[in-house]
Amino acid sequence: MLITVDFLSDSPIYIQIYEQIVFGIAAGSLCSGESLPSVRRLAEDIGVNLHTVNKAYRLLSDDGYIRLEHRTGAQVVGIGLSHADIMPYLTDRLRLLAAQAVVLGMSEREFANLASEEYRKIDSKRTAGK
Amino acid sequence: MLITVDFLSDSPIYIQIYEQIVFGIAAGSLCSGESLPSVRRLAEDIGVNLHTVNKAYRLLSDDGYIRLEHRTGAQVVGIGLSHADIMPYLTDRLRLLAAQAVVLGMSEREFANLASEEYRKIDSKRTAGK
DNA sequence: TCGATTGTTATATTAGATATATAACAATTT
DNA sequence: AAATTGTTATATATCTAATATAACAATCGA
Repeated sequence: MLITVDFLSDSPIYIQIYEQIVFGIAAGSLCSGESLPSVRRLAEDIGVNLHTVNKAYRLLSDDGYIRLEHRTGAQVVGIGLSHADIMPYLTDRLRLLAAQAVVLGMSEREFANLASEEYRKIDSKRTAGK
Repeated sequence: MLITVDFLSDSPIYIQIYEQIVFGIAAGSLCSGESLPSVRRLAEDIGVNLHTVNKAYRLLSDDGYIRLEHRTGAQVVGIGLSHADIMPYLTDRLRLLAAQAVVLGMSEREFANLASEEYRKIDSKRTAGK
């Protein structure tokens, strides 16, 4: 899976890497058990420091998206197999977006539909076997 | 409306202020046209620097939640009256949450219901006239 | 008109986060 | 044993977050 970084972006590089890998797993570009590049390899590929990739991997590991082991490297945990409890975080972030939607003038239905739509866009990629 | 800050939180103080005011508007604690405390007043009330509040207010203004004027101060714009285009941001953030929901093993329905639920929790407060 | 209050801008300082650079360590597979 | 992996340790530079003072600029009200 191709990973790219925008050095001019407001969001930190390790966050960009983190999010792209989450998207990769959700979209089926990264399958359960699949190995990610080593921190050194990915760092060189995208032109950043080893520690920046390491920080992203550690965060992914803390959130249950990947497992980290010596020599074996980083491996994707897979859909529905994580034991990390990120629901509180997800709910909290969704709460802010809901508030913003309210202020924006969106209806409950419109907001739920937007959520469904974004879910389906990602999920259909995996279902298609990409 | 009471605003509090957690100095030990990971999220910056100006973001905490920003989010609480967005929630306040969405929940009806802050009504259209209502005045917010001056930057100096709020800064003193919650024990932070004037510039920290100012940063929050400027961000709220950029995102269309409030209007800033000399002497008059900061005034709430109100539901559905903003001209700022924050939909791209909202969609982008919702996309990440959708991806995380997919990896978590949630169904499309479950994710949409969670979105609806969070929307309703906030919206019902305003509807109740709080 | 004058004065007070408002947001705004400017400058400086401190602390923390982000990212880099090197180096070494520790675990594990081959 | 050797190589590859994540991990830890230092050090450095840059940027953000937050504070502290001070002054400026707009505007409302007396």
